[in-house]
Amino acid sequence: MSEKILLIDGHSILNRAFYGLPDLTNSEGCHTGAVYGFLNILFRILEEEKPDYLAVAFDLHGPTFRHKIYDAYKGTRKAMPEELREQVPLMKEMLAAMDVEIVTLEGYEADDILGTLARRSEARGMDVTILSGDRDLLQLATEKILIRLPRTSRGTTTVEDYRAPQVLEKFQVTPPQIIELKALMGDSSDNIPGIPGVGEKTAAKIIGQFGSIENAYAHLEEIKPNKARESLRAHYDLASLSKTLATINTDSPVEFSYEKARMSDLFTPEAYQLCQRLDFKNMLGRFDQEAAGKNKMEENFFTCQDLSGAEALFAKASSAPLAGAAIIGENCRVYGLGLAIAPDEVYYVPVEGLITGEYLAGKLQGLAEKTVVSAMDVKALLKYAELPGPSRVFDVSVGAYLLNPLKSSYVYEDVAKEFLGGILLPSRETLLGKTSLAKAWEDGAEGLNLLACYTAYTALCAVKPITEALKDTGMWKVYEEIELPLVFTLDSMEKWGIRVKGEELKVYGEQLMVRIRELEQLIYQQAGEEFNINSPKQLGVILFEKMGLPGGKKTKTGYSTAADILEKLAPEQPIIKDILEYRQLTKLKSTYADGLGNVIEEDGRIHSTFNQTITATGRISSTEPNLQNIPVRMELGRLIRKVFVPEEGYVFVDADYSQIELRVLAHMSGDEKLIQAYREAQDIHRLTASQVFHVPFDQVTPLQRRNAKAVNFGIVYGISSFGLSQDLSITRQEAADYIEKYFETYPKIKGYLDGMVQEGREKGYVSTMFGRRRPIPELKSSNFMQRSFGERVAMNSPIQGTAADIIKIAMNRVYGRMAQEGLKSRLVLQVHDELLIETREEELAAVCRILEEEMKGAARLSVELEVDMHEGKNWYEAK
DNA sequence: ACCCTCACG
DNA sequence: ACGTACGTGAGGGTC
Repeated sequence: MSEKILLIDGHSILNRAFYGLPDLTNSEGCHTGAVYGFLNILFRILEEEKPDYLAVAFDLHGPTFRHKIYDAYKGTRKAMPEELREQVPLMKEMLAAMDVEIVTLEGYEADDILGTLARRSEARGMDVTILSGDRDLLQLATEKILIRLPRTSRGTTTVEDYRAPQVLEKFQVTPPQIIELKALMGDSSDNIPGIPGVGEKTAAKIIGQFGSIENAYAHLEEIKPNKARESLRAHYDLASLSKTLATINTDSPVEFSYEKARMSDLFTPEAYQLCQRLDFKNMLGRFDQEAAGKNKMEENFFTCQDLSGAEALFAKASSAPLAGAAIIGENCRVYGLGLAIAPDEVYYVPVEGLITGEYLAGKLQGLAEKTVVSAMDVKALLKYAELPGPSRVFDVSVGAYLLNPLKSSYVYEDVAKEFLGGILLPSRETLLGKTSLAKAWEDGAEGLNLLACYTAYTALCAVKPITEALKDTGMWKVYEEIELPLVFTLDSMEKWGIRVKGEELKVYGEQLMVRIRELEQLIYQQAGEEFNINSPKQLGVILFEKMGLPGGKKTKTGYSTAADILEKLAPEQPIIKDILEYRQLTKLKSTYADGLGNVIEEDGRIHSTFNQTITATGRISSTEPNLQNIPVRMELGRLIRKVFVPEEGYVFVDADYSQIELRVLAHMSGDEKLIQAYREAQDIHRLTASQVFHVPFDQVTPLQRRNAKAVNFGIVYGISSFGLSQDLSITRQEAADYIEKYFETYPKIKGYLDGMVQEGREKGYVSTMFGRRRPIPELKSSNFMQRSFGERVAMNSPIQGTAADIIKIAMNRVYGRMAQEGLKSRLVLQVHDELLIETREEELAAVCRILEEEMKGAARLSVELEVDMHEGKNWYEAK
């Protein structure tokens, strides 16, 4: 079998990767998406090809021989966005780190290098594969030279393969004739002129007929479209020039050593370090741990399997100043404990014999009385061990989240990499694969031991750097006074859960089903056929093609059938009304009636998870199930709230902040007019309307009020005339006028919002009143859309985030007060500006007083924090 | 796995 | 010119 060489068009593949994939940035804000995509394509092709030699060709900056014969030639000098440009040196660095041969040649383009090396290799009897995104390379295809063109769309990369026969089949011309085609058609991106008036079709026809431009010119009179004939007659010189420009040089003086290009192990330590720096997590998985230089850490990991050993361990641990702990367990079952009492003294205590899960949890609890216990995820620990309180623990993931809330997870290997001097620890997946803990436990997997120790080690060692970073960034107070106590508050809410009447939920679902069936039939009748109404694709075909409704393409994949579009399109069409009702009902049925029914636990309650490290702004989120999006706006949906009930002897008290974000804005901007408005008015939107539109307060029309309300919302979201116009179904100009009037009315608001954007640009982040930060890398983007997004985020985040800070403070205080006063009532839900308390009947007055005092008093603003409270025997009534 | 749609603040 | 309001999570469809 002959040897094989893989030749890669560096810039072209990097380009493909850049445009085919979402951009990535690493923790330092470097753009890395294209490099990442390049590597993915590279590894995939290497796996398929298994070449003996590998080289990557790059263009140089200087002019090439093509510029000498044609001034206007663009070729390699195409405009490149900054985000891509900065990745070119990075890409070369990566290839160099992997010992991949990089080939460049002054005065020539990468194409010429590829062509030259391909022909040379072919002459040596090798099989050649060229990987490029550029179709021009097809001119090089032969029986032995394969051109592979990767195309990435929607995240998946497909590769088109061309040898000479495939070129012929696809384009009806031989590979060398590709040059003729291009010379006739021209190429705007390379600025190859071509023949005016000759496009793809005509060019293919001419070359198909005559074989070459020269021959076509020789038979000029036979050329069919008159226009093309005359154009070729007039521009023959141009065609010759174009042909020269389009021809890839296959005999350039490139120096190339096959020995240097011989495939070696790409997974070098240098490449590993670079992947680490660029946050290429998945890529790291490709490297075996040996290449990274296995650390000696595991020599400091010990296993403790008998009771006396465990006793001694906990005794020793309690005299340490700090301990890192990790309970290995899931679904209330404990398999073992990782305990780090010093960086070089890490223990794993598996559950075995006298050492039970309860024993370990109890010991850990006792340990926290004596020393500070640090964990990656304290709330997870609290599910097993009742730790004494915030002052006795450190939560690494919460700290890491505050330092960068944009990350998607805060697992130990990421934290170790970021805060422990770039060390690389094996991830849970590396240690255990995709198996569950239960399975690993059954199999007696060694990975559990290591998982426990690495987690505990990181929990211990990350305390110092994270504490320092929090202090350096002014976020220590947010951490210590808001987030850390909140861990306990949220844990309590999760443990209590909320009682849900499963039977009633079922009945509700069945009632929905009756109407859903009716609507189904109605819709099928009007459509004239049965189809899947839930499929936007099928629905689009029915509405816009079969029934001929007017409606342009709106989404990437086809017609938009979103409710607001359909409503604007044909509100009077009966089928539209039926579809919208159908959608509403199926949503209620699947997500709420069925969805909630499936997660009621044996105690008759739903225990949602409140996540503290998800949102970019500082809000909490709720999952499995999400209890922060239970319907309320539409009556039919709102009825679901009747199944959320307190236990016997209790009632619900629901307390929500009235327009907290707008009040925060009034305070933070210091706009006297808005502050004054809040001091006077119950109805802020009406007052806004009155001031903005210069009409007396009691003469504000409903439309004016509605508009003012939309502007108020828009301001908080980071106003744009487009967004407001969409919301109000008005023109952009009208929306812009509203905004202008608003800013005239409240002059400091504009200054404040502009100031936030400015600050974001200068510092790279914006902050809440309490110092919580949100980084905004998008503000530096050269892409208009991304930058605009960054600007809106800069305006919105301090407001949304400050409101989040305030209610978190209130939650902690309410939770603390209820415990302190020995109440049986408990906080069960938080919905961003609302708290729900399951209140012991006789404690009603006390709870209302606590809510009022602690929610209003959570922050001192220049406007009052107003709280609305309602009581009821279910959530529907209490709202 | 990703998109669309839609529920909430 | 670009083509969107800010922040979430879940379910169903599609590939």
